[in-house]
Amino acid sequence: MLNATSPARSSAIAARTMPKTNRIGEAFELLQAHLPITRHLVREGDRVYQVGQRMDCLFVVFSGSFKTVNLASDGREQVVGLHLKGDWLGFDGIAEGQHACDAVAMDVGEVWSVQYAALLLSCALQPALLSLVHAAMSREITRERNSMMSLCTLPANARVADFLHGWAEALAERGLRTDQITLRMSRAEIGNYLGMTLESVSRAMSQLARDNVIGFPEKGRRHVQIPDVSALSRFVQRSVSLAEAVPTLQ
Amino acid sequence: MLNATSPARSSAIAARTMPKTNRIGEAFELLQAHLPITRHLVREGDRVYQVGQRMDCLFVVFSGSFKTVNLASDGREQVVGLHLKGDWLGFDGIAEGQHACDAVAMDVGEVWSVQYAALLLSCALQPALLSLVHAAMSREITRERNSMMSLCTLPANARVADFLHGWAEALAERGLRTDQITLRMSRAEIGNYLGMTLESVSRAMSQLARDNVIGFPEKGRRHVQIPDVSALSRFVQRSVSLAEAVPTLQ
DNA sequence: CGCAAAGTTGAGCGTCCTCAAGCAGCGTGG
DNA sequence: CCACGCTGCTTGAGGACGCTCAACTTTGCG
Repeated sequence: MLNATSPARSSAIAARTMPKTNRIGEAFELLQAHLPITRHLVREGDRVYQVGQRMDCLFVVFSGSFKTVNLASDGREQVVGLHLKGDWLGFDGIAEGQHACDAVAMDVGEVWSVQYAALLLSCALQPALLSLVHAAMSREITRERNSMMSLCTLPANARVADFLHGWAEALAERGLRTDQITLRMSRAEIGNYLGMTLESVSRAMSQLARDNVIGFPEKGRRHVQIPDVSALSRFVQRSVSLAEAVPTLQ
Repeated sequence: MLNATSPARSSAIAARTMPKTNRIGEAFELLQAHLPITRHLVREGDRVYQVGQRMDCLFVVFSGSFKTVNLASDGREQVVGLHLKGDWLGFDGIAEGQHACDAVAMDVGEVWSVQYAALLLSCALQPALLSLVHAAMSREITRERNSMMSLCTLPANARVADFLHGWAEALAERGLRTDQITLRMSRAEIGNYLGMTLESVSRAMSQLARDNVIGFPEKGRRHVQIPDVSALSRFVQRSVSLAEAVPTLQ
């Protein structure tokens, strides 16, 4: 009954099987229908929240791109996540009641904030809302695991290829074009995220360009042309089988 | 009112400030009080669930230790998480409705399974239960981020030290002794988890033993003596500042 | 007791990091 | 308008850390 009258009629099951672009759109409708949300415009460098800050709100990316940055007590700093439209920010703060990382805008954009307390109350009344939040957390966990896997099993060149592939896929899920993407991160940030130096990132991208897996159409080296996204997967694939080829020859 | 009569009276706030050992104990009471749970005994190598399998249940570790293993389509395999008493298994499966990794027992132990559908219903009625689940997911996200950070910013020796430190801390949180721990993983598994070879793990542990940060009291090299857990942190610390020392001299 | 599996250790090598130099894009100011 | 400096990117040379391969030792189990 509640489902039938709500603007987003999708149950958890339906959400699973429908195109992801729709899923994200309906998520915003669902939020707007059942919660008091506040919209915040941000510019590059703006901090959505900082480590140690009290976790009162969760945030949902409406537009733009964001990074989450972990800070160790010894000063080590690491980009641990990238977030686009539909992604949530702040889950890390739930357990301890305060944020465990910084969330920083990499671009102009908009985030919606929702009071966590209010969200919990609404979730109790709105199963679809609860499913939405759980799915977002679940996706976050899965994505981080895939990042770990990339870090642990791929050589530097393939890691960059996998990164670009992931970014293109994320854009595709949101109905954006993937043949021509603009990186909002410097080589140093990409390297930090991928566990390598900025020089290695640069060399990897030069290599990918030499192999015609990507291209640099304009002057700015942050504009990357990806004629065929699957070519990036194949590049990763090749690196893996190449590494395994030597042992099997023995 | 409901809270007052439930066996676990802890609100989310209270759970945050109380000792973690209690927190875990009360979590099981809360589960048992409000949900139909099934207890499963497992032995080493038993699979709690497998990738691709339908996600009907979530699982909570009651005893023993478990690993989650990611499988890529190209055959790459990677241990992406370790789980002890109180940890949940299966969050990765919520978004897509099917499990995204394998969960494998590394030891004799016990897991409790709960129907995810039933859990959702109970969460709507029991705020404390909802908080419990969210806190567990949040902790999972935070832990994985810390793993990523370790992978990206630490050299091999320090990564092993950090791994042992994390394991000891996890035991301490559960009220277990940390001066004498038994690794339930082979060097190869540890290496896979930490993104290095089994030889490098072996060398790192030998190095730690040479520095008297750990010891091997018995014959079996899986029994590790940790006279002072903070010495492991200090070893990590030293590796970080050592790496930074050279650049600052320039 | 003997075999298989796991762990240790060493030597050589490759990938990636460090350091350095040069280049490209871009805003500022003479 | 272009010189100027600044920041970010690229490329190269050399070196170090960790991987590969191999031999050996230890442990656990039938």
